[in-house]
Amino acid sequence: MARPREFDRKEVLKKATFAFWDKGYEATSMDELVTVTGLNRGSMYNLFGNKEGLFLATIDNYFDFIHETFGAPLRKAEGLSSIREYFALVGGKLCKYGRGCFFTNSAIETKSVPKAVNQRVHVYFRAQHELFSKCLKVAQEKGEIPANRDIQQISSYLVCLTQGLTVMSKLNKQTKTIQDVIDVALEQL
Amino acid sequence: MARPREFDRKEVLKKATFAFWDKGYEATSMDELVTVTGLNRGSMYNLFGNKEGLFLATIDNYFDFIHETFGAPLRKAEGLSSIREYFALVGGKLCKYGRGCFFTNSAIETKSVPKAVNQRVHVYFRAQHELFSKCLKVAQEKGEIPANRDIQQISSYLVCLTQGLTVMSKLNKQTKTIQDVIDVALEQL
DNA sequence: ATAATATTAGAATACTCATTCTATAATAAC
DNA sequence: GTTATTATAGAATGAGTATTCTAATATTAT
Repeated sequence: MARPREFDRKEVLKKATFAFWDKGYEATSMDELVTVTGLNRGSMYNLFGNKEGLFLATIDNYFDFIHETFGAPLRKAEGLSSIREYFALVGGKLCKYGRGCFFTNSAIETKSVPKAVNQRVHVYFRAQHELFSKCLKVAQEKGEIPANRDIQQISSYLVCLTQGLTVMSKLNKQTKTIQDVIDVALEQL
Repeated sequence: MARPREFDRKEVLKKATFAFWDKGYEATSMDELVTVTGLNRGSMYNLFGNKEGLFLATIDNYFDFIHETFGAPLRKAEGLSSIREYFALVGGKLCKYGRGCFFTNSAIETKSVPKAVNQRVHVYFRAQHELFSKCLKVAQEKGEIPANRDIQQISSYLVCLTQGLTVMSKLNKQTKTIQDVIDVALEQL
């Protein structure tokens, strides 16, 4: 039998995710990733194949993180309160970490990023749209929003709002500004 | 006397701007820039110093373009109609070109981009905020929006909306979606 | 202990990058 | 035409890149 691993895949992935999230695909070198993960170069290539494979793994890792953390309130689908809860959560985390959203960053870097990444980014944004729709449908049933409003349209609007917030959080670190925007944006629902 | 230049600085800059706008600072190589501009490598370095200098020049060039094209309706400051006109223009151009906004892209790439660029990005977003404020003030005087509404807050919201739209336009090429979002977003004003 | 396998540290490779250099060609005032 | 200046084409440089390779070390079932 063989010598067991000295590292935890989850931990390695977490560190690599932060690196890519921060600087993007192109600007993050393998040397850097080897350093921040503390992992051996050989083990790195054994585990993930190459830089593209590692990036994909971090994207998947990030998806799971988003799903758990931010998906939770939306999956409850209790109407407008779920949406408000979601944005309170997003606003808080964005200000706290100041890294923006890894998916948004990758959407902007779309031309340099591995092709498979673009697909996942699309899947993510469609999933988010779907979650918003479900919440809005419940809100409509509850009479929280008028029956004649177009749910698909509002969902797109909320997706746009999320993107806008992630970009803003990279520019303006003030919690108040982010909170202001969320307040105005959700006023009309 | 010396041999005159065979190229037009404005034209060169325009081509380089599109290249950087498309792929970002890090992922665009000087070889590529030499090819797309058609300019000689030596002349390139003569004119702009280095890659950073060239990037800065394209950012300035882009600023002028934005100022002329999109600033126009906002500078009229005729109230809500100016803001509506602005977003109609932005929505149209975003869908047409599918490149997003060079400033937004650079804001996301903030860690790899030359330092001076970040300053300019900030200046741009502050200027945009200011233009929105002026329009909203006029709108308030005209009675188009309630007197008790916080103009700074709404301006931040509109900046956020613009950012969100530029990200969305890179993902969803459908004109209808962008138009839908604008409609919902401006409904409440 | 030995054999089989995995991990490790880091050298080696091949390539791309930004930048500089060199030699040649073009221009225009004299 | 000569001279001074600049543009041009592309080779040369040196650093950085992703990836592979090598040799040594560690682990565990036998």
